[in-house]
Amino acid sequence: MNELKKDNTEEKILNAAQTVFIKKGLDGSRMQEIADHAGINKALLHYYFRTKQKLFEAIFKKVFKHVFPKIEMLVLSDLPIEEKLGTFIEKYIDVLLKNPYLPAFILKEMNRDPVFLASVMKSQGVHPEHILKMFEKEMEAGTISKMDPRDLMVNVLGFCIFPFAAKPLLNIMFFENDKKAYNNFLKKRKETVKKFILNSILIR
Amino acid sequence: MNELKKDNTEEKILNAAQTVFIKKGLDGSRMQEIADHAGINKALLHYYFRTKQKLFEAIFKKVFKHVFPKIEMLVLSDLPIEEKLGTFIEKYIDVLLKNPYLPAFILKEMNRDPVFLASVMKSQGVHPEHILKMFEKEMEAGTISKMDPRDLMVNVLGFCIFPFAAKPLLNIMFFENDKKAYNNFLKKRKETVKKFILNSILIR
DNA sequence: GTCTATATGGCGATAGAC
DNA sequence: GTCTATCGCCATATAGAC
Repeated sequence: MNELKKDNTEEKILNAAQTVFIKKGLDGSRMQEIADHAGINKALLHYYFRTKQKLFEAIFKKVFKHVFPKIEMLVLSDLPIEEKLGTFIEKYIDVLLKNPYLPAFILKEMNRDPVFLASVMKSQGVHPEHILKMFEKEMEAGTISKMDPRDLMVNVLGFCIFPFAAKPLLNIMFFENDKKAYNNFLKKRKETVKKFILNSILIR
Repeated sequence: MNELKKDNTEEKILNAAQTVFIKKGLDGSRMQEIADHAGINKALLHYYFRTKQKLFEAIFKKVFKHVFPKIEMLVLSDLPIEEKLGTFIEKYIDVLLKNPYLPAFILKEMNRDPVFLASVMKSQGVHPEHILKMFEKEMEAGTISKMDPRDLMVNVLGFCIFPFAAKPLLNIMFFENDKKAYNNFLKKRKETVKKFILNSILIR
């Protein structure tokens, strides 16, 4: 019974903290607000996570894997590069559509503690080397144009992430603050990005 | 004498505030820290700007124009689209190279107050419509491939801004935290972005 | 495990002398 | 205009009852 309660409460706290932290960041969030969201009181937060910082780090870790998902399987598969990239872009934008505030959150908090950031990245099993090597092999094989593979990677990520990260600005600039229109735009992005990227690198 | 002093102090405050706010954001910054940077005391900050919020807004406005520079002249010129876009990308990345922390700062603070953001944008004389129309005309004329001009705009901005905004992350992922290597990468981006964008949209 | 009450410190803002 | 001193609040964190 106690354990069940514990699990329930911990989960409630994590969910509440995620909501609040993602919206307001570490500095902008109040323990009281998180407690309210979770339907408990402040003291319990400290009972479970000791400090605000530790609670925040738990959330950051929990959330980070969505922004840099594990794509080992896809990278190591023997699908043609066209499909690998296309699938990645599709799945990735799908994740962002479901979690549209993650990019802004991660970008916002990224600068706070580079050491912590590095540790999170390692623990998440992101292996950029594999991806870079994959691109290099394709370039050697002549299936895609030659370029710095890091540029290609940054380009793909930027295409996917930027429109979510800069949402408020772009929404005002290009959509007169019409949120529905902007969401439609984001949905269509899957196809747009695929086309744009593949058209410019595939050698046929 | 008094006026000279005033100007001097106000400038010192603005410079100090810019340094601190850009690094730590509104919530993360302390009036004390800004005062220290400016070589004055807290009380004087309030004498000049009354509240932290007002000081912050002054900085945000001051800084915003760098991130969305006035490009009317370029847009309205009769240069070929290839040169317009090429020049924009070059100049823009140059600005970001000189102010590498701006993208993260703007993205970080963008969500706080959408109304204020909108007012800043209007006051800065950014006219997205002109840019979109320019693209549309080029598409009709058959000089660039047909697509949603807003996608094209987001793509260009994302290519330029994202590598600066996500610097800490990308630096760890692809450059083993070697800052010099990353800065070289950013410098080369001017050419890379131009090539990538122009190659994929120009019809020859 | 969960609560109420409280300690503790920090920060924005102001008062008032010079 | 600039400073020192201080107010008043609010946020994190803890003590201690249940």
